[in-house]
Amino acid sequence: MPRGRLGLMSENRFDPSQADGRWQHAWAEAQCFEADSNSPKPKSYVLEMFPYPSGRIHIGHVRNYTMGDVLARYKRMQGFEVLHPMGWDAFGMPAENAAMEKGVHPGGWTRENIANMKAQLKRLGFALDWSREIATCEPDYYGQEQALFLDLYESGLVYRKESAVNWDPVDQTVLANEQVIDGRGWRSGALVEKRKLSQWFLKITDFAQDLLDGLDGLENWPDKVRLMQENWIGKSTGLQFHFRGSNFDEEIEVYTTRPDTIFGASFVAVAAEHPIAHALADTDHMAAAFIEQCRAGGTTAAELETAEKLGYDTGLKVTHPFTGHELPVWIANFVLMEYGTGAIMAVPGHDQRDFDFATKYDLPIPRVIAPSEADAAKPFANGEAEPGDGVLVNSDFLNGLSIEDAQVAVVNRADHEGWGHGKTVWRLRDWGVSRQRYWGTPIPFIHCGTCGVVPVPKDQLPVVLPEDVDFATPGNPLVRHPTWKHVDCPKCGAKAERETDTLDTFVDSSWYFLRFASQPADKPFDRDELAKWLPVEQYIGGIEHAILHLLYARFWTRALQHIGLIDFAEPFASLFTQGMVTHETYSRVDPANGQPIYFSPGEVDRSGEGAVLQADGSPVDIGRVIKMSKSKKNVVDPDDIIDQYGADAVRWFMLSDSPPERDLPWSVSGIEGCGKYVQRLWRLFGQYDAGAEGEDKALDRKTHQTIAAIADDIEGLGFNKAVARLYELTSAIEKAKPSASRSTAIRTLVQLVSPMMPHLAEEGWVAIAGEGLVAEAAWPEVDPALLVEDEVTVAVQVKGKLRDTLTVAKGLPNAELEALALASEKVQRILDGAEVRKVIVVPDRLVNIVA
RNA sequence: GCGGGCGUGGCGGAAUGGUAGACGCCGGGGACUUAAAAUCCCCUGAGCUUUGCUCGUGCGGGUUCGAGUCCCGCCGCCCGCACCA
Repeated sequence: MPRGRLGLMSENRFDPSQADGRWQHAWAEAQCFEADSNSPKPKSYVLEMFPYPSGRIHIGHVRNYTMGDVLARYKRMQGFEVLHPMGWDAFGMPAENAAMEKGVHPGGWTRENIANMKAQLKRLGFALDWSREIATCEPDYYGQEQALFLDLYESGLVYRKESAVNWDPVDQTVLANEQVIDGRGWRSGALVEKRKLSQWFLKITDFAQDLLDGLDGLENWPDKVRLMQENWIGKSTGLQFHFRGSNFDEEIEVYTTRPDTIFGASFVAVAAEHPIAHALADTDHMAAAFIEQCRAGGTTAAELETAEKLGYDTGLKVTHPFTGHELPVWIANFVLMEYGTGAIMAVPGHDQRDFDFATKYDLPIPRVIAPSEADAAKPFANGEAEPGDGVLVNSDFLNGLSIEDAQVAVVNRADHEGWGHGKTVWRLRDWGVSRQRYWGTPIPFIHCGTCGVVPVPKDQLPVVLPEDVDFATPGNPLVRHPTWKHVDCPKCGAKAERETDTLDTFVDSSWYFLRFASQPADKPFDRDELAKWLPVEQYIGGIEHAILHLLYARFWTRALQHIGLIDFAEPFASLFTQGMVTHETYSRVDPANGQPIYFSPGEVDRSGEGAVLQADGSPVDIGRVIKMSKSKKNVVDPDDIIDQYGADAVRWFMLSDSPPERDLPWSVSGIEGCGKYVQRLWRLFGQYDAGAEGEDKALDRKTHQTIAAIADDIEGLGFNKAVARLYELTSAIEKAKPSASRSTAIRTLVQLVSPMMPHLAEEGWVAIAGEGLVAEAAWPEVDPALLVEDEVTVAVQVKGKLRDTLTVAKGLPNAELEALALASEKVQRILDGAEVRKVIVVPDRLVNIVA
């Protein structure tokens, strides 16, 4: 094999410890990845969800960012001006926890983490525009966020109301729901109290319909995410009406989505938290005990679904608006105070929960829907309600109507007679953004004794978080800071106090993608600059953000459009949610407490049948293959594997084998295989011979087919398929004899792998004497003429079973194909003289002979 | 309970209704080497009476000339959830 120009490739092996850093430096020097918004090229905005700076990059980040990087580099090669930025979701509780545990400052801790993680990302060679880096904890970011918050306040989308929080009386702090474990503070173990505080809210419910409608247009979002958002928004339409008390002087307001079944109502049920239940509890200690029992029950959906339906008969009666019959009022554990009115009309015949309840307490179960009017007396089968379709029966003026028509009729009648009205109910509630925390964006308001709540004038922004705080004493450091909160009222000049709540960090991540595209010093963004880049062409991140982050970002974008600051409603044109990186776990049960003790893969020998702890040679239990997490010790550290195999092998592994939306099981043999492939390519690049002559048509075809296929694969984010094709092309080139075609193929291969293995590709680019950096080279051109084969292999089937294959010229007429197939020796033997009844010919694909 | 997704070799996975198992990993055999590593070549779904044949994509049916792919009914696993009236 003739040796090509070796250039830097003087070693026998590709040495990532030398090459990676050298090329990373070269890219930075050339500023290749800095996005120019004034470029005449078409724009492409590729974004991965920015990380929380916890201290170390996680392997899941590596997978996420590698996918985005391949797309960003590919787009650049295709002639786009690419915006591919990175930043830090830098506010949040872990920094405060670290401050309390280790006595460090949240700011110092966060900034140190950012520095470490940035270095880790750089080691992976990501094509990121670091000139646009953002950290949400810096005043130049959150100050602009404060300005936007004030704009939304002025437009009426921000308001205050009383709302309950989880209060930890020992730590003197408000807890997030996930910090409350079995009713106790996660750190202090103290019983958590509910406290009412005046808090800030954003009117996301104003946009409920719009957010729901917008989902239809998001065709390039996963259906799963759209469905999750739809369910979260939770629109339902129905009838709200009241029952008049017949033995008490009050009305009970109920909401139903099935007004058609109103004649089937046999009782009314109210939530344990309903005012009527509370009022009753004052005089009826049995009722009080029942309410207490409901409160103690489980809270998860699965628990509630399987929990027994329980109720308490209040003795109160109401009058049915149509029949005039008396219906009993029960307190029921399955009715929620937070939804609708906290009271329902129960229709046991056509709702399973009502059915279970009625059966238990021996309440009537009338039928008002039946397959036909003749089935009006049909009994219910073995304990099952019939929520499905049918016609109305036993329902007076509704008899014979469809469910839809009956609903309209009942709503109209209620409206007309004034005892009810049609109503749309949403599950979505307004977004509470107040956090009683230090490490977040200060909410830019001032509380004045005479003027009330006054916005901080924009020229006094940013309201900077003080850095001189202590965490030695419990409680919010902002509240007890000696000077920070004391200010003069901007309106009247009297002594006043700053708001000490900070914003939910989901606010920070609701507009960072805008700030990446445009970051002027004097305003949040420039609208014309945004128009050049937004919406994000491809957004990539974890499925765990399917609802909150993605819904809040959609809302925030709409809200900014609503107040006239931007010109688009949807922030992310395409969304992709990638799978997790997984590994099996190794553990033993600790005899002392019955809890598992986990061991890291490095401590375990897995070469034999089971798994053995190297330290003592005794077996450990092999657990399921699950997401890598520190607590289960089934982790690999990106830095370690980059040290061992180099950035390109790690990137290659992240793209190989598993489809990107599925989980990727980590394996040592897998990463070793990737490392070998890197070296194999290196050797192949070294074989480049600029002077080789002659044409290899078959190889030319393979090369061009691969260029086209990989472009399709990358655009569809099918990285695992692209990887398989690159292996195929590599093998084909290795097997080919020297020729000009082969040299071209090697050159093409360098370009094709460059989005995935950029460091190796730069070395290869030098080896083939490519001009400039391959990072700035163009994607190879495809010759359409070479995409088609001139010979095809045709399957020959007899009665659908493969019996032979034929290699024929492409486009051979059906009749000739049929004749060739029938002439096949193997076919004749199988047919064994049987009469051919039918022949199906699919041109260039197959012939099926039916005998 | 409800909603969504997924079941293909020892493993990860390919496959517009048209040659099931591409590609990678593991494993086996061979070449090179004093030896090893590295590398290269070959084999590698199961079974059988092995010039070939039969079976085979979770299970049972169906549609079709032809089904991993479409339809119906099950089973199993995973994810999400809010008893939403």
